[in-house]
Amino acid sequence: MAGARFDAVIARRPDLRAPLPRDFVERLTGTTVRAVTRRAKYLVAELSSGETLLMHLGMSGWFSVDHGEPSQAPDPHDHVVFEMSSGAIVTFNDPRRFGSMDLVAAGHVGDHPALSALGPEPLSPAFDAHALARACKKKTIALKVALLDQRIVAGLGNIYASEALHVARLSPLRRASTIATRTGLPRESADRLTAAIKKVLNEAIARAADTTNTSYRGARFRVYDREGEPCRRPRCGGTIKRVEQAGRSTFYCPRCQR
DNA sequence: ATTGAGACCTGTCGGC
DNA sequence: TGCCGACAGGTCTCAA
Repeated sequence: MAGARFDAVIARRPDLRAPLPRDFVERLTGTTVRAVTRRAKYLVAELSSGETLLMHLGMSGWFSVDHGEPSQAPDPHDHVVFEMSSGAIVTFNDPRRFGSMDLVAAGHVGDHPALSALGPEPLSPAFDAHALARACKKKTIALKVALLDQRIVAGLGNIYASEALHVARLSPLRRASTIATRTGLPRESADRLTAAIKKVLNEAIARAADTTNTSYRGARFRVYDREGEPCRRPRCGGTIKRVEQAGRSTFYCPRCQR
């Protein structure tokens, strides 16, 4: 999409998680995409009109890209179609409709409610043990629940929260504040957790870049979705357990994660 | 202010 | 084979 113009925009089904913004089609058509970036789990397309297109895939959303003609007949879950001047036809498909799209006026992207309270990007230098410890210092919630709080660290999801805690050998059940001293300085556990988050995300990105393995289900997770199976940590011998926290599944090894 | 519970919507899978 | 409940990768709102 970067560098291409919206020749046509088709909003087949405007009732996504939030309704598409007013005049969605008119505001996009004819404008050019300057650049596509990302913030947390939001895709951010900067437009020549000055506006910014914010997109979220929710749980089940994805984009397909066809050139010339769509390869398939329209699916009932093809909600938005972008016909670009490059010839690319970009289709947003989302069965559950937890995804969203919004348009933000120039200079107000940072004020958007979805972005304004986000914490640091986990792969940025700003996200270090000091930042994590400070953010968790007064938190009575479980450590895993804190990792899913996008104000503490932006963009970590349910799978990689569990994965990072396993790498860091930390129990998802401990209180978040236990990785910081009373004064909010990082304990060794905060160092391990920060490094583990960066590690699992970098690995996942490298895997996703491998087009021979596009499905997350094809991934070989350390703990996620492995209830009852043996811990992969060498010589641990533990068995992966599943618990529910804040309505989400958490997987961990009670033997090596403390 | 922080926390937990429930809501949003549809598809898939396992058990009976 | 068919039905039914449980569960799914993420926010967002509401009430305590």
